[in-house]
Amino acid sequence: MEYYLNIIKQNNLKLTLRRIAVIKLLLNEHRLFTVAEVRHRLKNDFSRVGLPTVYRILQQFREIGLVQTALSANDHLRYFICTSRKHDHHHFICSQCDRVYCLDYCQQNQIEKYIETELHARADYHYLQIVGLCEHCRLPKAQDSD
Amino acid sequence: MEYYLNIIKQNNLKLTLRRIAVIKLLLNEHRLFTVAEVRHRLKNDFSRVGLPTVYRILQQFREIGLVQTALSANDHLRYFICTSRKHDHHHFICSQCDRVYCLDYCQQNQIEKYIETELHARADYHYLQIVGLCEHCRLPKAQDSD
DNA sequence: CTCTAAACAGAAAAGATTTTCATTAACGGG
DNA sequence: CCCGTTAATGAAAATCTTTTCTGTTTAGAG
Repeated sequence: MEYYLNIIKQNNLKLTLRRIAVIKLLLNEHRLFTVAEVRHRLKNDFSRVGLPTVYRILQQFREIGLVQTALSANDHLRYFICTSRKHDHHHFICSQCDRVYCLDYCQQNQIEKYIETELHARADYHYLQIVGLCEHCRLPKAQDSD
Repeated sequence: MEYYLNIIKQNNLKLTLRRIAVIKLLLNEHRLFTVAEVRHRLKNDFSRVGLPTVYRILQQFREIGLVQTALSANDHLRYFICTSRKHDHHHFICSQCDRVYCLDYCQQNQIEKYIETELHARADYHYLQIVGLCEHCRLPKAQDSD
């Protein structure tokens, strides 16, 4: 938590109550959130939360690398927080519960070679998103009956 | 060209003049287009082209796999046509000219193993987008002076 | 070629996202 | 702790995207 608040300060953004609440929410559940969901949750804590504010906070957080975005199946943008402190890494997203898991898997070197050989081009970076069923959703749990 | 028109028919969509014009445009330049760009180009051929029509055509084409989408740096959705006839494949995008190149590179098997081992989860599919400088943009050409 | 059914296209309206601007909150220096 | 500076916020407006609805076009049968 402290770590994330420091990132905010280091980027010359103020530690406002709404920003802190957004971080708390995303940290509490490592899953994809729509803008509307985030706002809905914030309404529990604040009498007034403008939708533009939520859009702005999420976009700013994305610009400073604090949160990331992923497209859902219908091309709608959703936000999540990264717990990995590596600058560049990829994610696994569960298609059932929307939870996000950070990965160490990265093939940048291989990709650079492939692009150089096949296209005579230069690969600067790549974006990889893996979708499937996470451990929780994969195993039907007999004790859970909801 | 015939190939793409057949896909449209096979998906019970009619071959309208506007749809054909969109296919022609995207085939002519294998690069990313915004909705507004596509509409602007269509205005050359048609006196009236509603923006909703352009949105609809591009989304329908995406649903039947005829075109694909990619996010630009500022998270805006853009469309391009795939020349590869493989069902699942990935793309290289030039950050300078927005050209798109289809790739054969795919690590699905490796990824499945990695996700199984590390997360005890199941990887169903993945999305990979590689960004860099293509052959044209990488080599400064002395003869081109614009 | 004409007719018919089904789907398309444009206009207008609705919904979502972003910008503008006046007020309010954060934070460093007294 | 209080004040001044600077940035953040919400409301309203602007812009972008999607839906609804109705007249038009396509495609296939005759």
